[in-house]
Amino acid sequence: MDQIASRIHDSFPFLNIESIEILLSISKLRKVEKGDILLKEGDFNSNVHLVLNGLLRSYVINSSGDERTVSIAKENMRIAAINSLLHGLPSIITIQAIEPTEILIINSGKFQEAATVNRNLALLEKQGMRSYLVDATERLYLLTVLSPEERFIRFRDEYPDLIQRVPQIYLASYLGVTTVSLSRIKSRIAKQRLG
Amino acid sequence: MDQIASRIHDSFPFLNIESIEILLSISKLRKVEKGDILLKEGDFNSNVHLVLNGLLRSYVINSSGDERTVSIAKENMRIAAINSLLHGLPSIITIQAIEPTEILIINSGKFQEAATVNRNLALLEKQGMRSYLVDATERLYLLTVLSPEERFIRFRDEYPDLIQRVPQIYLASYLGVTTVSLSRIKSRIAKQRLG
DNA sequence: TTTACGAAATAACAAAAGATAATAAATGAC
DNA sequence: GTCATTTATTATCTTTTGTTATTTCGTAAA
Repeated sequence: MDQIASRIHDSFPFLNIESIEILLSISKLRKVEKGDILLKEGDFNSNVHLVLNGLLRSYVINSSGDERTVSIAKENMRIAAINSLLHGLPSIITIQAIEPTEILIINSGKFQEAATVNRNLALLEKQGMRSYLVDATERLYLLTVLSPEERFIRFRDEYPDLIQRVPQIYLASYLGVTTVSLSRIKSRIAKQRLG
Repeated sequence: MDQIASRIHDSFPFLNIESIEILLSISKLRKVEKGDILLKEGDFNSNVHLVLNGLLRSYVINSSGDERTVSIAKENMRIAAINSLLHGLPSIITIQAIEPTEILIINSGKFQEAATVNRNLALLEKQGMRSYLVDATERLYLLTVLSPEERFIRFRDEYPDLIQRVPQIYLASYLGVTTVSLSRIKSRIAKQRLG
């Protein structure tokens, strides 16, 4: 657990040792295999899932029964069922591991309690909320204003490693297209490079 | 301004009179005409715009030069340039009035200052953040999982009045389609009703 | 090395959405 | 109210995307 503590310290330098210890005391470490489901649509779950290593995705099922990837989280990124966490409602997302993954599962109820008496954790709570909001707004903007091809390029440039690690079927649904369409996008870009 | 105070009290019952007075003291009332721009892409603006009456929208311009409506705000809803407000970056959105609109413009810097010494306002800050986050996540989900037609139906059912008030060109870009396509969606639905 | 399996690329066709233009309807100015 | 301008609908055509099936590729096990 010491390794995890120093890792959290790297990510959030403003946290002192005491608050990191509190954070770890209300968290659980969990290892899951590729394909495992951490949280299912309909579950009441207010945990924040911080990826230590590996890869997670969240998805929803549309009216045709197809999975649509909503978010992808690699090392140091987090996934939570926001509506369940903030409103106590059943989750609309399912969280699944794309790779064997180690996750720090933070109990949000206990965390919020701890944050009321610890300024450091209160700051973390606020910052976590902010970064979540900025991410959501950013992704909303990308989906609104960019074409699928532009979204692919952006994703590739921001997460070059994930292009290899995320199976195309998940990446396609994350970008809002079919796998066939994503293949076409890739070959179009490859051709442009030559020409 | 008294009318506004009582209105804010209705929206946020947990606010006491003192905090409402503080809130109003750091805010400005502004009236704009249809078509007016409140905030332009590139501006540094950390205000929260609370619509008292009327209708606002925010939009971004894509690589083809077309406007894409990102959000629509009617009475008691708010719009802010999140990345400018939270990160001090130039705004990526433009805010424009769809109708003659009265807006309470809340200075976010002053508000955050006030929130550090007033528990009521701190609560409002937290709640505002939460509702913003829930809205963004919800909209992300809608864009990911619903087809344009399903999004239209959802919008119509949630905001029946706005179907009339929002010009189709804005609604179409909000739903992620062209005006022609939105027209087709409407006529398709109308036919289904008959058959 | 071969075989078997899953993932990705490709091809052919169908369906949906975009582009453009023409018409109809609604809005605003006078 | 009339006229002018904007906005929405409809029709036609083009382009893009989805669907389905087939082929190719890559990985891993036998």
